[in-house]
Amino acid sequence: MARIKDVAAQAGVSVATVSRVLNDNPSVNEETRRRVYDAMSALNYVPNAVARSLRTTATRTIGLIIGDVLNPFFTELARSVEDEARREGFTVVMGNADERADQQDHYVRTLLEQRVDGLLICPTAEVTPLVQQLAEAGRPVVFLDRTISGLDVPSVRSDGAAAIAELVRHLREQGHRRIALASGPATLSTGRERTAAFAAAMAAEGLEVRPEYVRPGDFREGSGRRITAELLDLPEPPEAIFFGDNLMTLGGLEEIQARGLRIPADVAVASFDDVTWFKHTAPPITAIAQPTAEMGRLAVRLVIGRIQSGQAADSHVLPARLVIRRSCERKGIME
Amino acid sequence: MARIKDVAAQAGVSVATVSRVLNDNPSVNEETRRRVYDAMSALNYVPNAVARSLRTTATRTIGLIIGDVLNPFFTELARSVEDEARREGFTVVMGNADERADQQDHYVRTLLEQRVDGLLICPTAEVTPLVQQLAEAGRPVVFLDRTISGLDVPSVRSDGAAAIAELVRHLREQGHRRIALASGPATLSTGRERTAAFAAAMAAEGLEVRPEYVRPGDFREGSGRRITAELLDLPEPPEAIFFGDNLMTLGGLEEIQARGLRIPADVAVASFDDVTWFKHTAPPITAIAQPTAEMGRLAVRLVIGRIQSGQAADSHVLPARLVIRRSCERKGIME
DNA sequence: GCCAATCATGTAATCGATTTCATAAGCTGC
DNA sequence: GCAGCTTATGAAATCGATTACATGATTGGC
Repeated sequence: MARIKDVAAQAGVSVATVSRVLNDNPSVNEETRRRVYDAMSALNYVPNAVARSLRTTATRTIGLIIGDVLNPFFTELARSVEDEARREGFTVVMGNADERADQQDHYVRTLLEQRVDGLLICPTAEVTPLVQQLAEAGRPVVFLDRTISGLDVPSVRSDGAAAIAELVRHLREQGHRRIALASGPATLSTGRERTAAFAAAMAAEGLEVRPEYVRPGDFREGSGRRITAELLDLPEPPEAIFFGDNLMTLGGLEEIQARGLRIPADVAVASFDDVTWFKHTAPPITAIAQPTAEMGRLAVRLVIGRIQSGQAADSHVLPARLVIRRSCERKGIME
Repeated sequence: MARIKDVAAQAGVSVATVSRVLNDNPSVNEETRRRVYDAMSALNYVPNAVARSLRTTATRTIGLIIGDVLNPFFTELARSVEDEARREGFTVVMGNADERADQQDHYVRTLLEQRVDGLLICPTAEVTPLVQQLAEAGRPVVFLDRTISGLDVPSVRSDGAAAIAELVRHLREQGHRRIALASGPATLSTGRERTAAFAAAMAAEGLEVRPEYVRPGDFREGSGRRITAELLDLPEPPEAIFFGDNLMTLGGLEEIQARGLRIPADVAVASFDDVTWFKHTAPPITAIAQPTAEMGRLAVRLVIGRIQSGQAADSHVLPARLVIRRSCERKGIME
């Protein structure tokens, strides 16, 4: 491929001048600038970002590590991150942790080697030494969706407590008393927060949280299905199941359908995370929607802010909201 | 951040030796190697891939440009591409064309600047000058899911013709005669192929393809909804609608539901692309499943083969298969 | 006891850009 | 007619790695 040197030769100028043209430096004669542009297109010149980054120590790239590419929540998040980054002239390099701490760390390492200017992480595990080291080195990192307590890293996440309270009230109003939670893992902040909010909401509504009704999963389809099976096998199964994320809900639907049970006549279902197709299930599913677009945008602004100013950023918590559909309707009304 | 020079100083050796250790060169004394490793971890040294790539002119990175991140088909594809690339020690940088040729070209350019070793493209438009130039320069490019005719670029895609023939037969057997197609855009190879296969299948079953029943969309939700509305507003609306991809199906469901119609009693529905949630809709949707995992894996093998051997690769076509569910069942049987 | 081979390591050029500093040319004003 | 200024350009150092080549030490064969 053509190098800046070739362009310079072709245009009859020095590499310095070509570089000035590339960087829109005003002190280049119009006629010269034109000659350089001509030379560039004649040679199909594509500037080498690798060389440029080596010299400038900036890559105009931010790394994004998400929990799971197959989870539409993260996909939407990635999309908004990308859009916003692009608007600011940054490229996003995405890594899929697949909910595994080792794979997350693999990507952190790779992205560091590639010298991304900043890092957006949806942290997968409690802490890993690598992430801790990053935080302590004060590098431009922002946590997204999830936090790790004890680390001084700004984060952007959503708060589902109010929506969960509303959901539990809705369930009680619809006549449900025995409500189960297929929660996320206690190792993730989102798992813990949703579980705590659920317990608080149940207490507020004067409902009992039976220990056997609260079961931790891993935010993936398989655990949703397993937990649903366990719950339905209980001597006294719950009347409603609240799932900790959309993939666990998917697993739950699978199991409920396999057993030939009906929603909400036999079990009511609600989900944390709202995804497009919840409108089209039989019946449409009541869910808690997170402001994903807003979260992604904000996170990008924070890292870029840190990259450019070097100053620490604040954490942000955006409210989630309940979307009531028909999967929790009063028992008996559907038949 | 620590550089190789710092590690060398700390370990009391030259940078050449540190570089040898980094690259597992066997001609380094065991004791020296240990000292270098100690120095690296003492300094939290992370090798600079930017500098390395500049010198070696290889980035061990492949670029992937997909049609739309919000489309689960592409998401699954991306996932398998990523997995396979990682297995081969490559990093994937993904760009979202958002079904727009200009945005696709933006990413092609960015990825070229970043000097990716190879490029996997799900081409969005018929041809753009940039893509043509790439192909002619003989760079390691592989088209995925879609092709561009006239360019000598190997591709990996799936062939839905047999599955579409099977689908049309199934529809006829279920008593449907007036079958409509909400197709993809004629600018995409997948759009054209599916439309042609549909026409052929209809002919084979002795069914008439009414011109007003074949309407091109853009593989996105909105066009699926619009086309469905247009079809249902026809004086004689179709008995069944076959959608060109999963997002258009989503839009169609939206419209059908908004009108309070029932599937398949009022309209039967089938989709190209199978996605997880089609099992859970009311009713579950008959769809044509593409071998996404296989496609992604194969495409990665092809580019990497081209990168390493420099030889041209062959194109591959993998068969799609029909998954019959209940959205096309015999008219009247559902009531 | 010396030459050749082997092993371990170092020196310095190099990749392709950016950027500092120097300089040549052309003006202006007195 | 020249000091002083502006404008346009070039020469060369630099970023952090890799690697060809050189070198010094050790060993073994005869």
